[in-house]
Amino acid sequence: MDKKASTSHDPDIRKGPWTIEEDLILMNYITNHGEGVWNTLARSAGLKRTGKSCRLRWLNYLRPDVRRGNITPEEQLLIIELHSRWGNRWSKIARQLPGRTDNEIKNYWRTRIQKKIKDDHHFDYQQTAPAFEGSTGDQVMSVEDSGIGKSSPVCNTINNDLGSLLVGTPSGEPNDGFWTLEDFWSMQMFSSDPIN
DNA sequence: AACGAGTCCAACCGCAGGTCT
DNA sequence: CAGACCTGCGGTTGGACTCGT
Repeated sequence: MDKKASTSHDPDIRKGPWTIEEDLILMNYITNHGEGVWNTLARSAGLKRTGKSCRLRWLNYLRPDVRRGNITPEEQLLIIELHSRWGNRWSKIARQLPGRTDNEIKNYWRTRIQKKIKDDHHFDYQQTAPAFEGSTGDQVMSVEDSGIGKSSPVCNTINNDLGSLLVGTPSGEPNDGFWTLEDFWSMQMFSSDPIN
């Protein structure tokens, strides 16, 4: 149903990583005009990007309230809990975690938690909750159905492992030496129109 | 020091559903 | 009502980075 929407083969449309210049143009445009129809916004801002790409960049990276990295133990538990309840409804889960994006949670789940579960699977998982692996297949299982999130062996395993998962990822760690979006947004505080 | 394997994340793609004309 | 267009979602992937040998 994208029909001919934003997925264009137009050679004028840029793809791939965003440059700082593009980020600044997009941020500045939205700061001054607000969000709107993304395709129009992309054109009006003079960006050679699809509206879709602009939206994604804004929501996942540029938005001032977006929090990046350092998933806290509380957030981690919440993700596990909500995933056990809702399955791969990443955007729904993300809404329960202020400042987190669905993309970040999805990545986090796939790279950390899912791997951890898989590892555990080799030992005691199979006997305790064989159905849990269906989570990747959108098998939405309620907490009550699965027993996860209360005192199930699976949840205990996960909870016990949280300590080891979290070792080396202390929360609240500063972004050492990197230019961050907070810097940009604090700059915006002092200058209402830094570009134009 | 070099290189291959593994990990992580930003960004893309295709699809579904909603809204507008 | 039908078709065009837009947004949002979930899955996937390319490539940068890290780590082990």
